[in-house]
This record gives sequence, C-alpha cells and structure tokens, in this order.
Amino acid sequence: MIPGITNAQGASLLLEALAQRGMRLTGPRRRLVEAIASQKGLFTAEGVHSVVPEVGRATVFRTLKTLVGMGLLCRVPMEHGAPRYGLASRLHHHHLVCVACGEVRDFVRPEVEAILHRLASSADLRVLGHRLEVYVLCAHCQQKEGACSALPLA
Amino acid sequence: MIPGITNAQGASLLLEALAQRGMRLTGPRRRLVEAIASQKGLFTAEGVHSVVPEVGRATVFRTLKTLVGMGLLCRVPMEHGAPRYGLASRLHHHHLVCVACGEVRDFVRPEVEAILHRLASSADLRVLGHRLEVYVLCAHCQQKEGACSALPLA
DNA sequence: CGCATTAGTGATACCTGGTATCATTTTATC
DNA sequence: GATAAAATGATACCAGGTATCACTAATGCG
Ligand SMILES: [Mn+2]
Ligand SMILES: [Mn+2]
Ligand SMILES: [Zn+2]
Ligand SMILES: [Zn+2]
Repeated sequence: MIPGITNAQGASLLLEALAQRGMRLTGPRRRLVEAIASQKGLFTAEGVHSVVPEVGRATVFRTLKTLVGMGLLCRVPMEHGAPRYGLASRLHHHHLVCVACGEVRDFVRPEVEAILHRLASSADLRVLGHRLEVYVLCAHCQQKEGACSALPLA
Repeated sequence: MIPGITNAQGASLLLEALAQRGMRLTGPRRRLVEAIASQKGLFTAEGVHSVVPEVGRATVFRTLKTLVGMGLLCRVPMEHGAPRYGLASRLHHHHLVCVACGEVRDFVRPEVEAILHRLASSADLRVLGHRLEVYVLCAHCQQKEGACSALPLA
C-alpha cells in the first residue's frame, strides 16, 4: 500500500512496469499484483498467497522474484522466519524495520554512501553494493511493550 | 583462521568460551570447533560439516547456532545459496564481503553509529540494532575478473 | 575411582522457502 | 481466428534447518 494513492492505482503502476518490460498481463499476475499492492508494510510470500489462494504457489514465488529483480519490490531477510517483501522506491535506500509491528520505512542517508566511498578508496576496494538495515521499535510500538514474533538479523 | 595465531590456539579460545558458559567439552564439539577454527574466511555449515562428517548434521547446526548466539561467530546471509559463517570479533562491527573470493573483513565506522543515533532521536525511534554489509571486489580479485558463485544481498 | 545426574548426540522424520519440470492454458500479434 | 511464445500450476523435488527421542558421555560428588 503506497501512501497517498489507492491500492488500485498502486496495482496499475506495477502492471504498467511489467507491461513496459514486455511481460504479459495475465489473470493470475493481475490478481497477484493487486494483492501485493493492498499489503500494508512488509508481507510474506505466504501472506500474499493467502489473499489469492487460487493463484499457484510457483507463480507467487516467480512473480515476487521478477518484481524484486525489477527493483519494484524489496526482499528483506529476517533472522527468524520467512523473508519479508515490500514495495520499493526505485532509488537506492536503506531500511528501518520495526521489530514489533513489522512496519518498514525506507530512508536515505547520503552520509553512509560517503563513508563507504572513503573506505573503498583507502583500501583499494571496488564497492559493488551494500545493505543497511536498522532494527527499531517505532514510536507507536514503544508504548505497547508487546512481543515481537520475528526478530530481524542482529 | 584468526591471523597471527595457530588454528589450535583459535580452537582453544572457542572451547574456553564454551566452557566458561557451562557447556560441556564433548568430543564432537571439540572436533567441530577445531574444524571451524581452521576455516579461512567465511564458510558454510555444509562446508564445515564435510571436514568432520562423523559429527551429526543436527550437532553442526546446533553448535553454529550456539556460537552465533554467544557472539563468537557471525552469520552472513547471502542472496543466493547458503548463509556463511565466520569468526567474529566480540565488538559490534560491519562486514566487507568480497563477492569473488568470499573473503570477509570486519570493519568499524563509528560515523555509521552516529548517523543512526541522529536518525533515531529525530524520528522518536528506539534503535535496537543494525546490520551493514558492503559487497566489494577485493584488491586481489580485481585482477582476476573471475565469476562469483554466490552473490550477496544486493 | 565409581556412580548418578544431566547435557549432549545423532538418526530420523519433518518443516519451510523456494525451484525444476512439463503438460496445458492464455496472451499477444498478425 | 490462427499462431507462436509466454505463463500457469500440479507435482515432485531441493536446501537449510529443527523437533523428537532413545542413547551416550561429560561432569561433579562421595
Ligand atoms: Mn525498501
Ligand atoms: Mn563479522
Ligand atoms: Zn512498530
Ligand atoms: Zn576477493
């Protein structure tokens, strides 16, 4: 669910992106993408499949993989439990993951890139990519003091 | 394999740490820890098991988990293929992973922590932890232009 | 040392996230 | 509408890892 637009609009955006790359807009794809666009925050493959159980499991994984490969979804592995998927901004970004409610927020800190650039040039490395994930308790969840089911990577 | 000391010394360090926490120094544990201490860079559960195949598979995973839990090993998930394990320094650190040869180097950049601290206080978040992994081509591997079998998380 | 207690082991079966296969269906194009 | 290529989904399979549980062995005490 992208803030500020409807789920249907979000689904259309994904479908357009698929069409632009020459992928066919099949029935299962449409329904699956609609289910994905309706998810709040991060979701699991299982979770989105349960919304459209008539779509085959293989198709669910295939489509998620395609969308991740296209940069439209992020895949966030967790230390315990299934990896989570989430709608991605198109640009490079990092993740703020609330370990209690699972909400994920993208953030950008150009300083991080600057640090890595300095690190690389001082050590004769070629940086190919990086991943920064920050595990937090969001403002909302700091009240509740609840349990968190799926701890992220420490 | 810890630079500057022998494998036997490295194994002893791990065994001491286990004993200090009241864990028994069993035969399988000794042989497994010896195999772990002899690994160069990152290794897979499968890889270390193949060195001591007489130790049960369950014991391999149990022991790796214990050592990770104690902070003596790091577990580095890869996008494709099995997660890698590596000897950890005790302090918080980040990872420089060469995607070609698999070599991993720990590094520390206090600036990263400073950035996250600022981020947290400005957004009313409680930071519980974070993970920064940088995927590089090391100086040595920039020559070879070889294939890399297991791409890390993009 | 000898024994009891208890942690640890490992064979087995099982679980989960995901993929290969492949006959069948559906889409896009002409 | 015919055609060719892409997609689907049932099925079987794979890999990393865990639960079970009868058995083994490290430890600690007398
Ligand atoms: Mn993201
Ligand atoms: Mn490390
Ligand atoms: Zn939260
Ligand atoms: Zn290298």
